[in-house]
Amino acid sequence: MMEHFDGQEAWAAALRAHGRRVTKQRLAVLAAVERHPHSPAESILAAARSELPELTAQSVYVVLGDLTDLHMLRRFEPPHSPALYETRVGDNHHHAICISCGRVEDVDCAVGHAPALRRTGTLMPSR
Amino acid sequence: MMEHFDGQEAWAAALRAHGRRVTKQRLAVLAAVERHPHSPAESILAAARSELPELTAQSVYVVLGDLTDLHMLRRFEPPHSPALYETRVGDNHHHAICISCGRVEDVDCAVGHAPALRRTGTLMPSR
DNA sequence: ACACTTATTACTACTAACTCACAATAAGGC
DNA sequence: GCCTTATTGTGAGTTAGTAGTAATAAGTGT
Repeated sequence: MMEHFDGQEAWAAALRAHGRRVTKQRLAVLAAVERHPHSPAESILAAARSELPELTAQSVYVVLGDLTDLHMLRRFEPPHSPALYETRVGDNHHHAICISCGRVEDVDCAVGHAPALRRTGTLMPSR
Repeated sequence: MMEHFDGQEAWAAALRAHGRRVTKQRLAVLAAVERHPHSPAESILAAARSELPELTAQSVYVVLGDLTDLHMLRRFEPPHSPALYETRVGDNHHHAICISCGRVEDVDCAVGHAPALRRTGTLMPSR
């Protein structure tokens, strides 16, 4: 019953810092987004239910919207895809999206670096 | 009963050139998009019904999709907006979208010209 | 001019991805 | 432990479509 303690405390502190109550639903959603970055609300619901089975879809929508407004989560909306969420909010990275399978990959901004586009592999379907 | 004759004949010829049958539904949709560029399917339906009242929404969706596939119409999908359609398909212009009212303005590509961004007015809400 | 074939359109669901209103619950301050 | 009110749950509603099939009519051939 002590797994995820570190992460939970960190998220709880962030919620309190924003004047929000620390609820198991918010912690479950935050943990789920952290475990599955670039996921849509539906997948976040499924992932969060593994640790909080009674969570509802509507709560996930509300929590995701609220935490996004607080900048604790970031939402992005690729065309022809539901909105995706991630916990990485401290920087301004880009997203490379595979046109064939929709997989998303973070691409760091190269501020202060020369852009180094070397071909190290492909971004092709993994499913 | 002879109004729109020129446009109708031109559209009819284009449809035949693509091996499509010339129907009053297609002509009504094409005329509506021409009269109201940058419009969503719902507005196109309303506009087309002024000359063909028995037209249904589903036919408009089918016709718009088919004519878009033929490149007789162009579809573009701004975020948080339904798909918009226009008849201007021969070039590769851009769209400036007002973040406050959603109004869309064509912006020509300046290939072969120096970009000349002079402030001639605003792109603010008209409603 | 008429029949005929099949492209086209209409009608009836059904869907995804949400949003809204309101009742039930529970977190955190006292 | 109680109480206030933020939060969550429940159920219905919305937007912007897609899918499946039946009805219609455009264009071709005679």
